[in-house]
Amino acid sequence: MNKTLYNTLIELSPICKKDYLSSISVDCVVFGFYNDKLKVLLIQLDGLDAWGLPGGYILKEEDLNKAANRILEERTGAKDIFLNQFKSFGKTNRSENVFKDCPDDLWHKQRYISVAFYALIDYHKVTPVVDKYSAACEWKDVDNLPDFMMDHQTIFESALLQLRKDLNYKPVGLNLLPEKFTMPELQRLYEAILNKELNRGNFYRRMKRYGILNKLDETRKGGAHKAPDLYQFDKEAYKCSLENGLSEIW
Amino acid sequence: MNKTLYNTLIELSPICKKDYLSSISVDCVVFGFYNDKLKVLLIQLDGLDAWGLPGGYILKEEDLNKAANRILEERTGAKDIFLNQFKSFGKTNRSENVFKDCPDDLWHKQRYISVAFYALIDYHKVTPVVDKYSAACEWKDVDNLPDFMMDHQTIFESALLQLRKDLNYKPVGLNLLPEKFTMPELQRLYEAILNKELNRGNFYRRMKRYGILNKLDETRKGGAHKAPDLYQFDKEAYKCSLENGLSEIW
DNA sequence: CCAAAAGTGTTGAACTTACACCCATGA
DNA sequence: TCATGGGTGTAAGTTCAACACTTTTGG
Repeated sequence: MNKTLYNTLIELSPICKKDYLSSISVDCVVFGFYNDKLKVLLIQLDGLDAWGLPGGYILKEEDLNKAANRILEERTGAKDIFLNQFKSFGKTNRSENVFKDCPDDLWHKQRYISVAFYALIDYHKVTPVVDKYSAACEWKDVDNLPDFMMDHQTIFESALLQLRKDLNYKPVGLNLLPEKFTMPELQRLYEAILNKELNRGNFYRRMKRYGILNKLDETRKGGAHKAPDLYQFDKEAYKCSLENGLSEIW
Repeated sequence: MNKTLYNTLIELSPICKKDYLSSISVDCVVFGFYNDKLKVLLIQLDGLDAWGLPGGYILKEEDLNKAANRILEERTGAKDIFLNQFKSFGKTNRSENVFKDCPDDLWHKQRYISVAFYALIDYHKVTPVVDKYSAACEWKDVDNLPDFMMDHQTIFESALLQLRKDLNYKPVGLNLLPEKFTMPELQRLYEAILNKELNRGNFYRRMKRYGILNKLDETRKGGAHKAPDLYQFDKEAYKCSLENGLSEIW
């Protein structure tokens, strides 16, 4: 840890102690989609090599979900992000050595239970914000990730697994794709999330069966080949299938 | 609130403050199965009408999962319970008026973020324990529940929904049924969880296809009709399907 | 016209659903 | 023996994976 971060921590510690709930934090795994790649928004603390998930603390009079939204808005500039709380992490040793050189009464050095959210957000609507603690805030490819600090690798992997599981019964795409998109683009999003190739014909049929897509009278011109049809999500049907699920067995 | 509970709270407050993490609690939705009914273990605080979920706090040097296990063991006498952390609850107003007559610095009156677990446990292995705070600890039918305190109704419903969702890709039964059981018994467990009737033949085939059952050379004698075959779970296959899931779409 | 990608059709296997049928048992 | 519940069979419809075929586009 370098001196800048150390001084920032010492300076902010009493303020945090006053404003925030102790022992509890929020971490966000922010997914985006760009250039056929699934991305995740990571930050780098000043003077540390390892990267971490954007996170923060909960104000003493603030709802948990509100806190997650606020933290993400501060970090991305985007409002009303799709957020899904998926698990809390509370091993005693999870923060390990990051603050080992700091005084024991430093706010940030205490033990935290972290409530983790994953977020789906349009890559183009995000302006990564570098805050007081951090030296960088960048999108990273999920298949080419840097070293993580603390247990953030575990949290990230848990988020990706949860997202993949959610694909089984929730629609995904409204928050990750632009307004208009083609079937092949949607398919590549699914392939990026699942990290495996899907059969084109079967994917088309399944998506159509879900009934959440409106085919537009336009095609995506400009490619070197046949112009694919453009689609939009049917907002109502999408919302309905988000709430009621796409395929239950029982 | 009656005087007994009030005095207990005042007495325990400083001890809690010393031993536990502040602002964070654990609540458990404990499911059991008895007499073809899905049950949930509830407690009643001394002098209150409404019922609540068994819960507790996290020791300052205790892992989150350990805490949940400890809390349940204290309450049920059972060890190594199947626990599934499914969500955390953190609305600012969630504890509402329960402690409104108590001093503001009472440990129990502070605002909590509660990490909720659901537990599946053999009804016969539980001995409900009434602790210092509570007047009662009893199994209740999930289709005939009393009034809940705080947001525990929400937490309970969320747990049941999660359990139903988990039925889609996890086996259930090892923790809720006795060692040996019949197909109709297993089916009635599923029906109790889902609160809907299932087709017998199709249920049989699905369970067999999962490959987690061993058919025994015994039948359940004593009923008024044809003696049904007895089954056991194949522990290895069960564990494997718990980890890898039973049916993924993609 | 050609290559390549988009869109659609086909086919057999697997699974679901909804029944029907037979079997075993105690009353 | 008979009512009842347990176990299995079957036929129609649906979904699936895999693959082939047709269409559309820019070069």
